[in-house]
Amino acid sequence: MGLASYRRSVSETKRAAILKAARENFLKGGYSRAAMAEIARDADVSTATLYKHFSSKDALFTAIVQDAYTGTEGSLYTDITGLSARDVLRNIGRTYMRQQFDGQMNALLRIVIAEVPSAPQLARDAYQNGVLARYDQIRQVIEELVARGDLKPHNLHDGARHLGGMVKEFVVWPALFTPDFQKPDDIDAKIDACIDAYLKIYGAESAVARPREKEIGT
Amino acid sequence: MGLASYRRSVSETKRAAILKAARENFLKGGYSRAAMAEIARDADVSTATLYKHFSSKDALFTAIVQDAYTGTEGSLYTDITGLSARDVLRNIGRTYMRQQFDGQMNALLRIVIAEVPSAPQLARDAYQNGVLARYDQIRQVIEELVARGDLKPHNLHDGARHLGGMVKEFVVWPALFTPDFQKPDDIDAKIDACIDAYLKIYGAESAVARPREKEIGT
Amino acid sequence: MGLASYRRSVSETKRAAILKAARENFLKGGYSRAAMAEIARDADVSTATLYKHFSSKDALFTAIVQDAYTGTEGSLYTDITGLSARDVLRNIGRTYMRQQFDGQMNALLRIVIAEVPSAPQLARDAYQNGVLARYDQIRQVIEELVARGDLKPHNLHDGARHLGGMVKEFVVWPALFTPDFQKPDDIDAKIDACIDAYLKIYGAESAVARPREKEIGT
Amino acid sequence: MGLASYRRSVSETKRAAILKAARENFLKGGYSRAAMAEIARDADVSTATLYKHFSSKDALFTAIVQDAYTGTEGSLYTDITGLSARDVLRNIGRTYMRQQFDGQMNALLRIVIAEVPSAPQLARDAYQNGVLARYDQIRQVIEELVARGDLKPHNLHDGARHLGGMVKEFVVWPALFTPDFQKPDDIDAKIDACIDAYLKIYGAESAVARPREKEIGT
DNA sequence: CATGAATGAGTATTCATTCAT
DNA sequence: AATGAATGAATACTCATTCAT
Repeated sequence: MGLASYRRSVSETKRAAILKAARENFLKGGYSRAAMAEIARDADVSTATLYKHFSSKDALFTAIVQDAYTGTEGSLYTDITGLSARDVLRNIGRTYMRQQFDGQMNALLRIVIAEVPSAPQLARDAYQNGVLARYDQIRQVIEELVARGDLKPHNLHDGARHLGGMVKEFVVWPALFTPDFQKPDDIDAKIDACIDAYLKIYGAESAVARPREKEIGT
Repeated sequence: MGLASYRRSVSETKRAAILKAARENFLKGGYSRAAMAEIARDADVSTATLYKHFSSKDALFTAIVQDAYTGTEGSLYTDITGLSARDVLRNIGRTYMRQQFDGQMNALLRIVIAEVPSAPQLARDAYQNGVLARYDQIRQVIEELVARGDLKPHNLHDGARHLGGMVKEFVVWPALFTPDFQKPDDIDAKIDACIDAYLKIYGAESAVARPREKEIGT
Repeated sequence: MGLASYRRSVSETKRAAILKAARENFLKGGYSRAAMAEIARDADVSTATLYKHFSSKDALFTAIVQDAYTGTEGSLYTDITGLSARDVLRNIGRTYMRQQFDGQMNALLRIVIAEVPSAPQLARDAYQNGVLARYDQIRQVIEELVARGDLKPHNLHDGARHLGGMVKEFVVWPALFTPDFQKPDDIDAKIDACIDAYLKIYGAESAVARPREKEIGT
Repeated sequence: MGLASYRRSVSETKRAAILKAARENFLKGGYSRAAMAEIARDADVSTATLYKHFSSKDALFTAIVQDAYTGTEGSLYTDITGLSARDVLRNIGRTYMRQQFDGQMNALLRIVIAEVPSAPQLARDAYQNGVLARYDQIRQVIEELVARGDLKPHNLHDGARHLGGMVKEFVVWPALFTPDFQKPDDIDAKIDACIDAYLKIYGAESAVARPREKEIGT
């Protein structure tokens, strides 16, 4: 049993090393340019060991993508107690941005998108578990804000997407087209403007009253 | 003269055939999986002829992408005379969708995004000429709507992106993750909801008054 | 007739242009790297015209090589009247060097040598007409010098090669291994030393007496 | 350990097979005409294995050339004790010829020369290590002969080249132009004549006295 | 269980030569 | 006679995957 568990831990260490090396290689040049031999070398294992852990390049890539959205990145869900609707949404925005930028999620996204024709199921999973799941987390928070009377009742699913769409336009969309895209300096202001816009649409009268016009204005 | 023009016409026929075959092949499996030999075969030319027309795989791909956004004949610009703000925006939305779906622009976008690490300039061009240029067309229309008093004065550039972001969330984003993504049945309603949201944010009081609450609400 | 001769002159102009362009291209990177299409372009003719004049790449190369040694480079033969043996040999040396360096003969030699396995006949011809023929010219001069009593009677053929071998060691041999080899500054002195050595071997007593020891010495 | 040494031995066997096959292929038609695929086939390995051992065609060719002049085990240096100057030089001549003819050095030389424009460094190395290094070995022997009083003091470097130049004229030069050049029957006599000539130039009086005139003469 | 050498099919690109106009 | 577009075979090099040790 001691031996077995030792072996298991060694094996898991190697698995982790492989995943790390693979991730780096895939991010560097996309799926096609990543070479199994180089991944093995970077992970300090033989190619045979690599194939023991992941039966094919495809399987390895899938594992990386799934790791990315089941990773410990945490949920977007936020406790709303004691916070204004605006501050709650700001918190969500901050967390979203962290998730997007810290783990090179944008770069990973590019590769998933690239592989849609050859790995449609993977993309579907990523969309479900990466995109829609996060919208659901936002929806939960919005639901509570509606219940508290901060937001008007509305189609919560679409509402979350309206907010998300606006934010993505500044955070995700340009990142998809730019290698090593960095957070712009004015990104917080841009996100605040999106939140203000969102509150204009869906905020209860009392909640909307507060922000000063100029924050959105010309 | 007869010879020269004959040759030119033959040459242009072949060029078109190559572009068509190349487009199909690139769309089928992305940049890496497209094989120059197969493109040549599909276009009924020899590989040498293919290379006479396009000096490299990269050049061929670039040509296709540039064709895609210069080929999008219609601008998003719309004459606002006699139309309500809502109708103007609806027109823009329809045109946008047509551009996005008719020419497999989404599929092409995937490949451009995929190639960001290895062809950043191409992506930059595509973003400038494909994304930002269209925003500018929208901005012009918005400007006129503001001048006419339909919309409140606001940061037009960001305003256009707020609208665009919301729409893309339903039209473009899921398409990136789905092979052969088709227009959903309720897409017009979704876009209308985005427009309503936009008018809530930026519409002048008189303009916002009109829409019925239920169009946005649950 | 006027027309015919006009045509002939046009044709010969083109032929010359082709030969020139071909020569440059072959010299640049050797036989394999020279491309018929580029030669045609450089000569301002179509590939078809190029093939009208020379039926194949091989034929073109052969023509160039033959041009090189039937070229107007002149013979090594020198009138000995009124000149000492040493001065006669010096003249020959000067001419030899001019031939070798002015026309990029060394570079051409490299290509001929390179193509020995695939064009042995060409190399044989070049050796006969380029190397041995020149030895024969030298032999004639030496014969006259022997007749005049300046040189001892000896195997004239081998004698000429002894002299030639020594000179080549400084002039040709390093040039074969060096791209764009230039005449070294001390080349005249080196050649004089070879001539002195030659006269030591084959000079009649009276002729050898003259040079001062130090010219050969340590 | 057993595994490692087994692998090493297998690997070295393959490496040797590759070198042999490559050598043959390069010698057959020069650098350009040798095809990596055919070399691999001749060596009974896959192209991939070929590339494991030699990272490029260039690297493979370089390895062959370097093998050629480091493989020439015997130096030209000869112990002079108890031998006349003439016999010492004869020994050197014999060794030189063996080196030149046994290993197809002449054929290899052709290819190196051919590749001067595209691989100048290789040619430079070959000249340094193949040509000049041997001259230096000869120079050492000559130095001892001078010290012993067999030869007059002279510029040893040039002296060695005078001798070498004369010999090459008969041994190397025609070989460059002739595929499968074989030692001519009278080659020993030719070399002896060169040595005699050399001793006429640089031999001390006592040493020169001995040879019979007819050996050089007509 | 781990290794890394070996595989062979696959890829972009080039080039001498031909032929319809 | 002259053109230049078209050909198709050839070539160096890569890579996911397997297997003998």
